[in-house]
Amino acid sequence: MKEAKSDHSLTNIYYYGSEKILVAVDCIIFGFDINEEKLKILLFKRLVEPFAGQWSLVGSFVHKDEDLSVAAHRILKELAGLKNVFLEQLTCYGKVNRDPGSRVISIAYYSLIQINRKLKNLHEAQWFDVKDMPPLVLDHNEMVRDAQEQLQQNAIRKPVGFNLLPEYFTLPQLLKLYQEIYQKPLDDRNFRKKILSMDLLVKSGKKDKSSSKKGAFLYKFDKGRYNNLIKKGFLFEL
Amino acid sequence: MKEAKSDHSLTNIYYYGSEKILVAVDCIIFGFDINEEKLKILLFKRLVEPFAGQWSLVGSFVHKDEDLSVAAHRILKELAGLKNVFLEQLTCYGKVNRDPGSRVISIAYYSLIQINRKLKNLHEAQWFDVKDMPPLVLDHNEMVRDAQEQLQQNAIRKPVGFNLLPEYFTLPQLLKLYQEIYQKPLDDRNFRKKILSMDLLVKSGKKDKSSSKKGAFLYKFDKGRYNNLIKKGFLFEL
DNA sequence: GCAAAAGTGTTGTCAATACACCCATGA
DNA sequence: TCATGGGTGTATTGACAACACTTTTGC
Repeated sequence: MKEAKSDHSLTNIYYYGSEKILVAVDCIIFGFDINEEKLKILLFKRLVEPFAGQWSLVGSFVHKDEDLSVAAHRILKELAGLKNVFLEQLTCYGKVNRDPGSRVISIAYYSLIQINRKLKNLHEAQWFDVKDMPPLVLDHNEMVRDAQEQLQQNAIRKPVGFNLLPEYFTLPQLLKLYQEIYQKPLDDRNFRKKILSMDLLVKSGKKDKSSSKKGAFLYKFDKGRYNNLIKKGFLFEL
Repeated sequence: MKEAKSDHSLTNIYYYGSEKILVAVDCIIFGFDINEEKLKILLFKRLVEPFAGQWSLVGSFVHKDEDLSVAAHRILKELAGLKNVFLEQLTCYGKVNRDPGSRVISIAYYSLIQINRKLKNLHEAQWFDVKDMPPLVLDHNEMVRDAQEQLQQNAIRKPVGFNLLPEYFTLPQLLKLYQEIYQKPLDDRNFRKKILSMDLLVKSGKKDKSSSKKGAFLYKFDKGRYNNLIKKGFLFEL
């Protein structure tokens, strides 16, 4: 029991006498496919029994000497080759029998990435449309539902959506992204008015002509300006 | 290792070979003091080292054969004598060194109760104004801050506030509660208009004269009506 | 009769919605 | 020249905020 770091030896019976549990972190990875205009989730083939070979979120057990958030970042890096990604805790799932393999409590994190980032291990991973998900192992379908809900709630009040787009993006792309997140159509004129009035987007002179002959201007989210506005009491809302 | 319930013995190395961690649940207990018109939190004297005797949230380790939410309810029942309370998961706290006694990850829950409910063990527990909290052990102050924030967010969209009031309450009491939750003054005429227009409160003929000579009408939250409205797409918002 | 809290309506302002046409360009 | 997606402005509506006086009753 080498994790005994405290010198309160008498009452450490309190800690020693208690039952330890396997703790896992599972990650819901969202991506936005600009071409297909679809919000997607990255799923992996589970490697271990029970349910080996079935679709699953990516996850791992938390090490004894590892922060929870560090574990989440490690999973994304080691298993998907992702560094420096947006990552936020969702919820902890703790039913006794949620994993038939053993008692495991799992903390779900969700991350937002640009879908065209290079991923490693892609032979065992695949993007799925959020509206067309296969059955997943354990309670992972529930986690995905909860993550989608949280993403919707979050996108209203925080500029998290930009994590799903490349640095430069067009307003039609941004509109389509938000329509996918909210799963409902939005009026394009009102959407433009609102987002531009916030003064958070910097217009580059360049156009993206990949999806029209006229081409659409490329914009960039100005994070510095956002942080300044926040300090002054500004409230983002979309 | 008697928790081996699976028959996938080969790959259970995956589970057996991994490191187990102590898992705790800590509860933030909110109450509303109608007389003082203050939102309060119930704190306890910590019984074990390190930090024995200091103010703390109430908590306990999760047993191997116990759902997370069951553990939270057990804590409230065994340590505070509370049954059938509103309880919701907050967040999981998982820094390696958050507890000097051992590596412990803790899932925080918050609960809303009527402050005049009888509590057991009150010799070691005490209500504190949320605006005047003592230093707490470990990261419990952080938990309380997060819980307050979540309560605010939650109270906007869900009728959770009623859990803090007795079955029958007056509109001035409800107003004062919301002012405490949001920590800002609200216009009483607009507040009445809004809450009454939702058609969720049932007016009893009776008055509460404890705080004025004229007396204020007692109302009751109609949960059945609320559930019906929700099914029809109604959105609560205060 | 007065102090103290409960209850009640109207108006102005701003933000969200709904809606239809012209523009630029490549093929 | 035409088909395609990009870009723009206005009128209406509804929600929220601001605001002051009357009522009831115990003392």
